[in-house]
Amino acid sequence: MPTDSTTVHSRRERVRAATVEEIKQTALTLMRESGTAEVRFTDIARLMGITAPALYRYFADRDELLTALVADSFDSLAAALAGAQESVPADDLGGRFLAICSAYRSWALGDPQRFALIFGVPVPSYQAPPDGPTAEAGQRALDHLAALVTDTARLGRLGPPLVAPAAPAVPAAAGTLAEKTEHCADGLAPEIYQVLLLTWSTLHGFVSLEVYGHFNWLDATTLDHLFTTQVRAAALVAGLVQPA
Amino acid sequence: MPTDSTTVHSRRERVRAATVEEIKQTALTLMRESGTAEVRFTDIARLMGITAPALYRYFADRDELLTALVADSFDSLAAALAGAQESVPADDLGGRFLAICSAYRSWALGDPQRFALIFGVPVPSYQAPPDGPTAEAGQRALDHLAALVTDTARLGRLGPPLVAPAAPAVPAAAGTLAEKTEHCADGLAPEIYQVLLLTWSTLHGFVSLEVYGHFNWLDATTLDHLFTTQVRAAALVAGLVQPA
DNA sequence: CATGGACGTTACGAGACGTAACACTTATGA
DNA sequence: TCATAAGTGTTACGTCTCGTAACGTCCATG
Repeated sequence: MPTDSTTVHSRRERVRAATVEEIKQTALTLMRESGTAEVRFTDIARLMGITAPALYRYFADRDELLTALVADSFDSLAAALAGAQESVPADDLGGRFLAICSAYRSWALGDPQRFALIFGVPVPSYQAPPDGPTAEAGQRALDHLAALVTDTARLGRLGPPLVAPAAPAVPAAAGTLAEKTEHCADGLAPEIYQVLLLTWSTLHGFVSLEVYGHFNWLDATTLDHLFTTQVRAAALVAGLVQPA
Repeated sequence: MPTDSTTVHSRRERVRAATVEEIKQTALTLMRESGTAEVRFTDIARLMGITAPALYRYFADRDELLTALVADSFDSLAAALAGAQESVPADDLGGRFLAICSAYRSWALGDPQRFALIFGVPVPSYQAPPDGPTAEAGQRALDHLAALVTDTARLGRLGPPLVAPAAPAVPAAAGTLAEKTEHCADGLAPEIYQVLLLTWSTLHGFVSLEVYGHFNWLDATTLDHLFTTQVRAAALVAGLVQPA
């Protein structure tokens, strides 16, 4: 007999949650095997040993399931980035940066379909809810990088970016960045936020091309070195590390 | 009465080519309206005033149509990059670089669905032919950037990259790059080819995130400035321009 | 004018989504 | 203890799309 309805779940709720989890895991399995589009209710049900209409007791339609998968993927990415940082001393900023970038890459390469689910074109006729959990979860994944940049600035080790900040003569732009800043944990300065974005896009560019196979003609060793170079370049441009 | 079967096409062939073109254009229209996945033979046929099975006289199946669209998109991107360069003096290397990058971005923003078609996860259950025209067309689009880097090196204006080339101690990696080099027009040195790839991925990262809406919370002016900054940073890192 | 090929049509089967109606299980409460 | 209600799963069904098959129709060629 459950006593607390908020923290303790009834048996029914636990079973239901387990079923939801099984559905999502089965969908992920199918996605990894056959691509993002091959998430068929029919197949999920068959793998689970039930019939397709039963799934509609848990997800209103295909979009709702995909939305859940996207949200979970953001969580997974955020967890991967967080875990990578924990294995590096907090004051080793260069190491933390490399760890974050490597974790981003490893996560993407280890689960390309989920990467595509998050950062690619959504999926056949799937439109992500504009203000749903998706957008917020994306911010969360990015916040790890933001935290690193903030720490670097706090420790006084953030050098001037090699390229002058954009839009110095246009206060409106800075204002816009400042708005976003408030949403961020500790009120990053616009310049720092810009550094963060450019770093992210540099990192993302390499990983994205690699994941989608546009570097397939290079061998793994070469790719590793190229990635390291790209990360070092990004850190240098951002002022996260000092030129040698 | 057609005389030359290689250059002159019969009336039938011309009509057929026009129909093929109309099918592709209609598919693109649908794709731009409703997303990459909404390319239904039924809808294409309805818009064209014919019935769906008629389309199978021109494309064996959905994949074949999509492959054609991908190939055309690469052509379009390559043409956009080529056109951008023509409007800039050949010896204005910085200008050419900015022009290429801007064209890349403009092309992507002007037709996000085609960008996704090329660089995203292919499409519902669509697997690009491994050695089909797709891969080669991708190289062609990239060759414009390669030509620029080559020209810069020829004119002796390619400074040393700000970040040491990757894998200096691993000849195998350089060998791999050298292999690819032979495929390229003029035998780029491995270092130069690396610069090209890193530049491309930096450019692609920003554009990709922007196209897929991950920068939606920034206004257009801010984005323009950020893009310029990103491009300048890439050029600097690559050694395409000298530090001030 | 007869023939063959290209083009388009209707008819059809397979498969996936999503709904409706029904049956079984489980928790709750008089 | 037993009746009721909610939750879960099933079968049956309608709709849509893909892709094939079989059948006309038009036009170019001899």
